Amino acid sequence: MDIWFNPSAEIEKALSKAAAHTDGFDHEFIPGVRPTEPRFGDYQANGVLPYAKTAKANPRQLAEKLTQSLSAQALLDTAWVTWEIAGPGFINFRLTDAFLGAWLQAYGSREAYATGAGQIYAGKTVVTDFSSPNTAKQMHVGHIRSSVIGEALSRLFAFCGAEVIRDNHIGDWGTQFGILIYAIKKAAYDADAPQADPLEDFERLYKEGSAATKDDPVALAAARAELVKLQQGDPENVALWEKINRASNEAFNEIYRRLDIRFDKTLGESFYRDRVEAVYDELTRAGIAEESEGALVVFHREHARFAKQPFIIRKSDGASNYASTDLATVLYRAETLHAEELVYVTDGRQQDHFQQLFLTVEKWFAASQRPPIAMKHVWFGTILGEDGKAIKTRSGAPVRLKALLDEAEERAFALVSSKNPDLAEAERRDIANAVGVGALRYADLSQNRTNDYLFSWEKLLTFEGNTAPYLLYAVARIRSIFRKLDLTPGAGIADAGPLTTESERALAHKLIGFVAALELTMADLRPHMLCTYLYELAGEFSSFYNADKVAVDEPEVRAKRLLLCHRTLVTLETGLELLGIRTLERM
RNA sequence: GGGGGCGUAGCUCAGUGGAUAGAGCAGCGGUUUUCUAAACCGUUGGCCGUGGGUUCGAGUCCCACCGCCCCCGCCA
Repeated sequence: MDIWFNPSAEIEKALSKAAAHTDGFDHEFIPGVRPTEPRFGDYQANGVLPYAKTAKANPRQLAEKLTQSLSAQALLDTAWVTWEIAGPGFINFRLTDAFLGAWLQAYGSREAYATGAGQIYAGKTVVTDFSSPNTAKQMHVGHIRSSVIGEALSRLFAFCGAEVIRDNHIGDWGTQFGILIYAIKKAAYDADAPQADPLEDFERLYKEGSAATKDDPVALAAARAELVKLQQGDPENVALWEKINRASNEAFNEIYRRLDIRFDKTLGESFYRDRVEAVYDELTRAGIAEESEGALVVFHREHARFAKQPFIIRKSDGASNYASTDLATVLYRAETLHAEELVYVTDGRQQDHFQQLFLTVEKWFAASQRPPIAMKHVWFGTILGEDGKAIKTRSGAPVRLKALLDEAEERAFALVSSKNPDLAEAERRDIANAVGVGALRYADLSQNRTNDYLFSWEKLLTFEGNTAPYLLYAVARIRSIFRKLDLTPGAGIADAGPLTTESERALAHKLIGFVAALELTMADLRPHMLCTYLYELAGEFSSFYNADKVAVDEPEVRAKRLLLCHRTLVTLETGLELLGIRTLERM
């Protein structure tokens, strides 16, 4: 018999089977197996309690009958798992040392984990829509959560068996171009000349243009005229627009390179500019969209709020907006990319927009007899500064992502240099990169995404508690053990003896928890659940590391502890890779 | 006015309707001739905003209220 990959699921199945052959149970019974606190074992089944209520039976007696049936039918091998009834009618399950040892031997690689996890999203095509900066502007702190969470979720989906298409839906077709082109021409700015930082120039020019058009109707008309020319395909303006986008994309790509973020598609709003007319037609003909105050809008009569709050899909001046392009984008992703699920990673302020978008698409696809498409809005809160308000620079400007990354690396470099001055500078730079960028990223991912969170360099880089450096340090220490023993990680584990110490057992139990942590993370698309697990795992490892020496003489003890070290390493490295965090040999 | 989110230890945050609510920091006290002390161990600290309700069981679900943040017709 193969060792179960997911004991929780196996126990659930066994209990269901047992119930099917036990008096007093029917098919309504749900075992309700879930991980539990170590003092109760590995898993608890809660399902008997609510079931007893509806069946008007004594829960403890029901639990007795169920566990007797489990034993009588030999549905669970007691060499692997033991159980007992506790409290009012819980059934607690504890994995045996024999099972833990066998599981650790059986599942010891990223591939093994991926095989087990690959069931969750097997074969599904998922489009992830994240980052989405606007061209002609630099990326700022407001883009970090979408970028980092989106990248992590993309990796998680792929790990769980999905075909993932990452799409950067950049804002490259907004009304900002009228003002910007106007300002560029007015300042006689040479967009062809090599510039140190063209985006810096564009931002400055945009501000100038914005100021110039604010109270001057003539200038405003001129700016609008530039926008119209651009939209009508005027060669000069189109060329300028392309230059702006090229410079922007180069800057974006540099940020993505530093963050190890990649995209399969970068289809900005401009890509859909010729695809919105069809959307207007279809929605109008289907009676979903209607004219209102000169605009084309969608009301959802059955909805308490959206019956009156319109979803504006075409502005009264005839121009498209982000609702128009988002609708066209859904269609493209469904029909051309064959997506079955769309995942949008944006800030929480856009919740209304996405609810309206989803409702509209549902009706639209139903009316046009297209297969329905699953859509999820993965939203997140605001990053707050030390004053408790949305983070800004001292002058009130948005914090640039580039500056944030630079500072993270600088601070990490200073720290590495003070902790480990003997390392060569090149290595300290490399460590600073992994630690600094990893810490920045982990600070974001480890928070429940739906909450605002307080940004603090102190907290980020104190390297204590639930931080990337703590996890990276655990990885480095494991690698160091193998290095000192002149073994490649994974070697020297064949003769592993039985678990004996409490810290060995605690670590082994925790290692199996990876499966449940992954399921929990995917259920709500909340990466912080994986972070919490990895932190707890690193904590168990640190306790084990301090309590039990690995490099001992007894071959069985040494092999067993090397096995624990290696599985911890694999789990931490797999988890951190899914979060987009690079690990280190030493730090 | 309508809607969303949040309120848990001094601070920052976890907590799937389940058992005695957890972690890190800060505070106090320890651990190193031993594989990286960026570590580990111990300890102090709670009317889970308030009041009702549902439930065998509520920090978690429902209702009301208080406080803070955000959104609500042509920005994204």
